[in-house]
Amino acid sequence: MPNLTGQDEREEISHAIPYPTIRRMPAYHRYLKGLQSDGLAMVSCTRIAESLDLEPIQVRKDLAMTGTVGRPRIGYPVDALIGAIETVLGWDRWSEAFLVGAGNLGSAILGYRAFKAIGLNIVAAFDIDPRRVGKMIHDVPVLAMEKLANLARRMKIRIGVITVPAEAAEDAAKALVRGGIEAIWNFSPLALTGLHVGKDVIIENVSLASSLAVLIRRLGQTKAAQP
Amino acid sequence: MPNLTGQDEREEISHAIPYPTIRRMPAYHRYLKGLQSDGLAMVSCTRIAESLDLEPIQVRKDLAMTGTVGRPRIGYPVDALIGAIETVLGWDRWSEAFLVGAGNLGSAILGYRAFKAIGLNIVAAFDIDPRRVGKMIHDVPVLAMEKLANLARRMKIRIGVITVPAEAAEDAAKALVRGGIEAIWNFSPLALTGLHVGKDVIIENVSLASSLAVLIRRLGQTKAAQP
DNA sequence: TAGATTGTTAATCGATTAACAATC
DNA sequence: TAGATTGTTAATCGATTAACAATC
Repeated sequence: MPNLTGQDEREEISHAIPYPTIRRMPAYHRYLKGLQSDGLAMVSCTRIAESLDLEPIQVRKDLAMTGTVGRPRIGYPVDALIGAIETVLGWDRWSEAFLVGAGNLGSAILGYRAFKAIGLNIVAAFDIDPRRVGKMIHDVPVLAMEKLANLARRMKIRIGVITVPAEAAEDAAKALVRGGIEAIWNFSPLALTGLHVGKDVIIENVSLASSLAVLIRRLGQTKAAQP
Repeated sequence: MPNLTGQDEREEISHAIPYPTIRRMPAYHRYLKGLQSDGLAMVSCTRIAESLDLEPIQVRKDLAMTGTVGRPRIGYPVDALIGAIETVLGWDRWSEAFLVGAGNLGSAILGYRAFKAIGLNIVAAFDIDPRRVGKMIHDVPVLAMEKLANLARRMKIRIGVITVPAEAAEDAAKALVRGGIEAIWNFSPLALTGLHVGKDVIIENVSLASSLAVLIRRLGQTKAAQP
């Protein structure tokens, strides 16, 4: 029965790939790139699983989401797989971004060349500290915060990266939103929410504290296990 | 019936808190600290949920894992909750750590004061670049890589932080393992596995690419949804 | 051919969400 | 007291894992 309302039509193109799968995709991509440069044309999920510490069945399920078909006994075509992953993750389309906070962390992100191959192209950095303004960091100019909003609108920037201390995070986010930015990649320890920036802004909080909490927990359990 | 074998006794002290809950704990902690400094004594899960963009029932379940009991109509005691979370996460016991790679990212981590309150105390940094050796970064000395293993054993260091480029990650990990380190917090783009360092070393990979992949995916879906 | 590997359907597992009685 | 909030048991949801036929 056709949907006559036109109201809740969802994009079937997305195939609704689960987020856990999305998160594993970059690791597959990196591994496959290695095989490619070694000249390997085909690879089995067993092999991938072994190298990446995953279950073969999980790799098979994940790869199936990309639409690439493998051949029994032979495996999957490496080149096709790489291309399919890049498409699924949207790495084929460049995403230009602004970065706020040109300190150590910001510089590290700017120098992280891998991002360029991964669909993130940071074209300008911003800082409130006048001593940093005017500099170039890894070929990216550092500009004054006042210029952010107008420039973002003019350049139609969609992604903002926040690498400022917790106290400055909310202001940074608001400046980005004023510039019409649609998604924020937040490295500050303050977890941003819809309350800070409005509901329609996509927020991805990189919580180092969460990651560390898991590490210390696992360490504690090991210790407890051995009397 | 009592377990007479003594073989598969598991530590019941851990209460098997699920990892998703562990990951949310730091956010609760940070929020509660804010309330505490505002002088609030009690807080309801409804309120916490609203501020952190979670469901009240999830907050209730998470807080229950800490063993803190709330009072109907009133809420949970803020001070007790903070203490309970710190205990659950092991933040009461300091964890001394070594860091490998004193570049931009390493400096950012060293300067991230929040970690000190969070159970991670980086006591020394190491680098292969002789120009960096001998310096102090945020009060932490940068030493030569050759000194790592011996010093780690002598100081009984359990945690290693890797902030080197992908090419150097495996060597850094191996140096840490030679020093008897039990857990590795890896910021390099190369996902480390048991194959690199042996099965009994705990590895926590911070994959920025995974996080970015999710962000770009969500951004793409938004775009697709609006025709 | 024999057998390793894929693709798919079903079973399991674990976390999230719902429901509701107990309680302050 | 009335009603908001907790604590707990049950239902739902979604991802992982298992099983196995199809296939090269």
